[in-house]
Amino acid sequence: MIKHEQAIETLRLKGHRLTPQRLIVLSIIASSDGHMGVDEVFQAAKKTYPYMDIATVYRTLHLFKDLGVVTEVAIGDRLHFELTDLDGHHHHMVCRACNGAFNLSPHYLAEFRDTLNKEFGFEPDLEHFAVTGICIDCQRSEFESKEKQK
Amino acid sequence: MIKHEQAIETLRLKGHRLTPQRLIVLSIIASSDGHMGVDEVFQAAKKTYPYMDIATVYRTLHLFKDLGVVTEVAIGDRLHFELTDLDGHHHHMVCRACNGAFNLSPHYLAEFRDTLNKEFGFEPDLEHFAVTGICIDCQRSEFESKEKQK
DNA sequence: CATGTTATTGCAATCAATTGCGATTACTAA
DNA sequence: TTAGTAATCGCAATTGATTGCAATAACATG
Repeated sequence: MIKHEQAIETLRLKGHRLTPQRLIVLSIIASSDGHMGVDEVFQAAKKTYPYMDIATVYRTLHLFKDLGVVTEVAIGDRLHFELTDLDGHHHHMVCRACNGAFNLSPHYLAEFRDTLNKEFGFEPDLEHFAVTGICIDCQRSEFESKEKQK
Repeated sequence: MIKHEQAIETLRLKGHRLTPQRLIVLSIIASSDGHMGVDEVFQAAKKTYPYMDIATVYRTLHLFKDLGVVTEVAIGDRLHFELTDLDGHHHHMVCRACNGAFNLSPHYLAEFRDTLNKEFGFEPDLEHFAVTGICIDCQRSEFESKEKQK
């Protein structure tokens, strides 16, 4: 739970107020190990703080994102958030069939970034990169269901 | 304007109806050389067909997208569409500062796709890939404005 | 050319996300 | 400890995008 304390310190240092709403959202995100949908966070927050508003959840998550405390990931067409993992920073592969998210080590993108930089002088935002596609399991079941139709 | 005719033929062959709304949206997209925002298309369409509804524009663009007639690109946080360029298929680099879009040849992504395939069996959706970042011009002006502050 | 079927449209409702604004409250500084 | 003030919140309205549904119209068929 060091992350938790660090995040609070970050908030304070940058001059942001430590409101109960923020602390609740933070502890919810921190206590989950994977990424959470916005509504998931909202529902959980309402349990300990019934007045919680969905707009506050969005604003809080965006603040945390700007501070680097949480990371935004697009799963399907919804936004999800997870506590930023400074040690094991990673990207995501999201399966469009089962919506499963798989971690992707940053080194798979390093070369791509270098190329864009050298060839075009373009600095891509790849900090929180996510690519959609079809995972190996869903490829298999897709194949099987096609076989069945014959 | 061969593209235009081809697109109409595609619609007909797949059993879709040639409604005035579809023909209007198609001709608008075809007559623009870059990508257009949805509202841009909508406003233009209303001029020749005042009853045009925004929902129809969305449905039409999505149909065209599924048929491969147009390509969807996320510019900023809005959806844009352009006529699919079969010969010069390309991806996009979008600058988050000036919202400018730069074309990116597909071969820059070929290796990345191969790696994901071999390592994880993951088949990424890279047909209409767009990466945000900062273009070379905006990097320069960002640098200059920081210098000025000193 | 007339008719029936069914895709498509227009409208209104809805959804996820964002924003304007007056009320509230966390923090600062006396 | 107590005010003062600016950040933050809750609420309601708004935005971009999608969807359900009844009315309409494109197309196939006779």
